[in-house]
Order: sequence, then structure tokens, then C-alpha cells
Amino acid sequence: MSRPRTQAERLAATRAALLKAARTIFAEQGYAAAATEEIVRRAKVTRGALYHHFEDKRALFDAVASDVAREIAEKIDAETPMDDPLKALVVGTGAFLDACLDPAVRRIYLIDAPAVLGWHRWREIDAPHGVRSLREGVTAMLVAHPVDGLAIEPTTFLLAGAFNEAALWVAEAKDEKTARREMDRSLALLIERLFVPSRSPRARARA
Amino acid sequence: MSRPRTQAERLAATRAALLKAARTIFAEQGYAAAATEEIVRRAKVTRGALYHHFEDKRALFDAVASDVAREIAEKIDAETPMDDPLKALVVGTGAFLDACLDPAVRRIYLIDAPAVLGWHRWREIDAPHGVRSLREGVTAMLVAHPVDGLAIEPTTFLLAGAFNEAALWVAEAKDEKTARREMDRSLALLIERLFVPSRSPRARARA
DNA sequence: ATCGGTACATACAGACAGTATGTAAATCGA
DNA sequence: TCGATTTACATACTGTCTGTATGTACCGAT
Repeated sequence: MSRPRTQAERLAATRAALLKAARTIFAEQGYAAAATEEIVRRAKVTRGALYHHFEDKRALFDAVASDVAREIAEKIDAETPMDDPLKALVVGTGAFLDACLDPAVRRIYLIDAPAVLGWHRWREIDAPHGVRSLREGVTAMLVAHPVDGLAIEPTTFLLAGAFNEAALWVAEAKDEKTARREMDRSLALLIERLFVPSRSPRARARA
Repeated sequence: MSRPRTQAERLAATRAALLKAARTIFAEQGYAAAATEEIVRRAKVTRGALYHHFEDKRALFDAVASDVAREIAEKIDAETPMDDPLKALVVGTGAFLDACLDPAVRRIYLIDAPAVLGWHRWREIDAPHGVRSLREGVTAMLVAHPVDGLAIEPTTFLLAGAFNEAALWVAEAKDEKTARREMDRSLALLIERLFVPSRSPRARARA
């Protein structure tokens, strides 16, 4: 294992080492300040290996960001119940905030990715993951309780933007614990009041 | 005027030229790809002038981003009525989306600024402008109709994030006009349902 | 065994940000 | 009003970093 014999093993091992090292350096220094030389040193390969595996520095970052997106989605899916759409949205959002407790996730995925890859590519990466599950949640809510004029796509992106900013706000707050509690409460209220038709959230619990 | 005599006039003229040129190049190419050489060429000065006025490229971008933020806030304030808090929020949000019709605003302020300056500095720049007026709107609403558990600060940033993403989503949509209409409607509903206590938005109009 | 291709390593070239130094014009004190 | 000094730049240079071109060792098929 330490010295992989086959080509495929070498390939996979080097690629994995590059991705892991790149993730660390990108997270610590940001994309722009991250030197490829430092990444390959940490991965114990040379820049030749990097450019053999990835077209350029941007492609390496793209791969790292895609990994991060997939991991976020996995954490969300793992915690999200399937029976209650409202609960799924609230719990899923909490899981997203949990995932964003990792500074690497915030730096790479929330801060740098839109600038480095462009908003379009960023959303493309996210499409099969975060936005998809969010859209499913929104759809489930709007099917159960249609709100006149509230369209699925705009609502999905509105909430996605709100959640992203929520994660950054919590992380940057002086008292992170308190901020998180406040944000959890406000987020739950936002979701409930947006989707739930009855006057009081309590009324819905009895339905 | 064409050849300013006093030092103060030269200074101001050069600085203005640099800011204008930088804004164009930053918007067209993005911060990373924007070469200082091209900026100064467009401003008809040399790189010496740039580094005389700004500590580094980042400081130049900071100044440009601050200008953009101020202009956005001015457009919002100009259109926002002071009497009705709910209307002020909805109309103000529309004005924000209008300001973001300019690709330079989106690229510089929404996409690049958080990555180049960091989220903290980004919000610091925005603090006396966008976030301030938004916070005032949120405060006015919550004072008039308190919602149990809905705190001012988290709500302000939730909405800020939603609005930013809304602007980018509209800009990137295939049919921008339709997207804008859908987003306007969903945004208004989000705001109304979040803040207005009565069951139906119509009921509020009679209050 | 060997021959071809894969997976790297090394060396090099171009671009670019930042710095150090030079200079002309404006301002200020006598 | 005239010399000294500071201001507002311009020019030249250096170090760093990305991407590329070329070289090489090793795996794999025949």
C-alpha cells in the first residue's frame, strides 16, 4: 500500500494526495495566495504531477470545491428526515450550518468558489447537491401548501443565499454559540412563516 | 481644467482616473486577471502613480468596491419612501436589484469583493450603506409587529444574503425579464410573510 | 525481452506585483 | 522672488509564480 505497484493505484494515490494538500492550503491561504509549489510539497510530489492531473490551478480548485460540495450534501442528507417536509427543511438547514463550522468549507466553498469559478460554474457544482435537496424541500412544501405567487426556483435561490450568508455571519460573530442559537431560531421562523399558511406555527403542529 | 495647476487638483484627477479605469478593468476581467499595467494605461498614468495613491492592488480594489457600495446605497435611498416600513423594504429591495443590473456591480461587489477583501471587510464596507438601511427596515417592521424569536441582526443578514443571491440569479437567468418578475413577486411575499402578522397580506393593507 | 505508453520530474520562459530610485512641478519660508 | 523642500508622479529593476516543454523511469502488454 505504501508503494502502490499498479499505475491505477499510483494515479489515484497522487490525485488524492494533491486534493488533500490543496484543500488544506486553499483553506489556509485562500486561492490567490496559495502557491502550487507549496501544495505539491505538502502532497510530496512535484508540480509536474499536478499539471499531469489537472489542466491548471483553477481545475485543481474546481475539483476540491466539488469534493467539498459533495461532502456538505452528504452531511445534510444523513440528518434530514424524509417524512415531514417542513422539519426536513429546518433540520437540513441546521445540518448545512454545521457543515459550515469547518473554516475550510466556508473559505473554499462560500467565499472563494464564486470568484474563482464564476457564479455559474459554482451553481453548476452545487446543482446536484445543495440546491437540489433544497429545491426538493421547497417543492414539497409548496405542493403541500401552495402560496400564491411563490415560485419554486426564485424561492430556492433566495433561501440558498440566506443560508450561505447565515453560515458566514455565525462564523464571524463574536459569540459564535449565541449567534448560532439566534440564527437557528430566526431561520426556523423564516422557513415556517414563508411556507406555513396558518396564522400561528403552533396551529400547524396539530394538523 | 484640462491641465490642473494645483497639486490637490492633480491628485484628485489622477485618483479619479485610476478609480474609473480600475472599475472598468476589474468589472471586465475580474480582480485576479486585471493587470495593473492595463489599468494605468487606461487611466493614462503609470504604475508609479498607482502605487503612490494606493498601497497595493488590493487597496485600489477596496476603494473601487467602496465607491460601488456607496452608489448602490444612494440609489436605494433615493427610491425608498420613509412612511411605510413594509413598502420601504419591498421597494428598497427592488432598487437594489435594479442597481445590480449593472454587471460591474455584480462582479465587483457581489462576486469578487468577499474573496478579495474577506467577508469581514466586505461587510465593513457595506455596514454604513446596504446593511444599515436594511437593518433600519427590519427594525421598523419588528418594532411595529414584533415576531417572537425573530432577532434583528440574524434577520438582517438572512435577508441581505437572500437579496444578493436574488440579484445574481436574475442576472444569470435565460429570460432575465421573466426571472426578474418572478423574483420580485417571491421577494415581496418573503418579506410580507416574514414580518406581517395577519393571515393574509391583504388584511394588512387595510390596517 | 522489448516496446509503447503512462505517470510523473526537471528546466525554462513569460507575466505580473511590488519596490527603489529618479525627476519635474508645485509650495513654502525668508 | 528665489532657493529649499515636499509632492506627485515616472522609470527601472527584482522576486515570485503560473504554465509549458522536455526528459525519464516504470508499468503493462505482446
